[in-house]
Amino acid sequence: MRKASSTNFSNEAELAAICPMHNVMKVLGGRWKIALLYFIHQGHNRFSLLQKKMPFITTKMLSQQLKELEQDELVLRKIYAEMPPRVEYSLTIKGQSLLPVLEDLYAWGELHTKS
Amino acid sequence: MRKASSTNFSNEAELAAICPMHNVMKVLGGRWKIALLYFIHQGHNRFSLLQKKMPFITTKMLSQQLKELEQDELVLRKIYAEMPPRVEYSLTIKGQSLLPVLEDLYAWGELHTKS
DNA sequence: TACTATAGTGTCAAAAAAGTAACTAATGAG
DNA sequence: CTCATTAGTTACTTTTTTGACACTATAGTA
Repeated sequence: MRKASSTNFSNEAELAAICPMHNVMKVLGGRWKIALLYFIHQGHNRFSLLQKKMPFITTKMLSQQLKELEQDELVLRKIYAEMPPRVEYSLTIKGQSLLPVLEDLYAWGELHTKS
Repeated sequence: MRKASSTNFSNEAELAAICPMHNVMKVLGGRWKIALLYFIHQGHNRFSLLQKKMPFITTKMLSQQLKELEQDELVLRKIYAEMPPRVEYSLTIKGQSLLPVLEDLYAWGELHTKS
C-alpha cells in the first residue's frame, strides 16, 4: 500500500527532489524494518523464527514489513515447495550494503540516545 | 494464555532492548525531520524560511516536528523578544554530530534508490 | 478422524498521524 | 482604524497505520 499509496503524488515527488533522504526513509522507516534486517542478518531467517524473536509484532505486520523489504530488494524470499511450507529470508547484496551504515547510525544512537 | 506485553510501554521497552536502533528511529523517523535538519544546517533558520523551502508541509506539522527536534536536543530554538516575533533555529552539537552519518545514509540512497 | 505444523491472508475496528482552517499577540505602516 | 507581519496554537475532520482474530492450504502423525 505504501508504494503506490494514495498520498499526494506531487508532494512525494517534490520532497524526493528536495530531500533525497526521503527515499531512504521510505525504505527503512517502517516500524520494524531495521530490527528485521538485523535479525535476518543474524540468521533468524524464517517467519516463525522472526515471530519468536519479536513476540510483540503481529503476524500481519511481520508479513507486511517483510513484503515491503522484499519489494525494495533488501531481502530475498526463497520459497521451498514443501508441506508444511518453508520460506527462507536472507539479505540481498543491497540489503547487506546497508549494514555498515546502519551500524554507524547505531553507534550514534549508543552515544546520543538514552534507553 | 499469557497476554504478554499488552501495554504500549512494554512493547517499546522490549523493542528498545532488542533493537536499540529503535531509539534512533524515534528521533529521526518523523516524516520531515531529516529534511529539516538539512535545511537548518544550510542556514534556513527561521520558521517562515523553512515553510518557503517546504511549501507542502503544513504549519502545524512544521511546528510539531521542530518542537520534537528541539526536545530531542538536535535543534536549538532561540527566541528574540521582538515584535513581530523572531525565532532562529540552529543545530546543536548533537545535531551536528548526526550530519556525517546522515551523509553516509544519503550516499547509500544515491546509489541504491532511484528517484 | 482429529490434530499439528508452516506461512501466511482477509476483514473489521481502534488508534495514531496528518490535514484544514480559524485564531492569537504586538507593533509599524499607510 | 485597518492591514501586514511572524511564529505559531487550537479544535475538528480525515486519512493512514496498526491491532485482533478468524481463516486457508497440505501433508504427516496418532
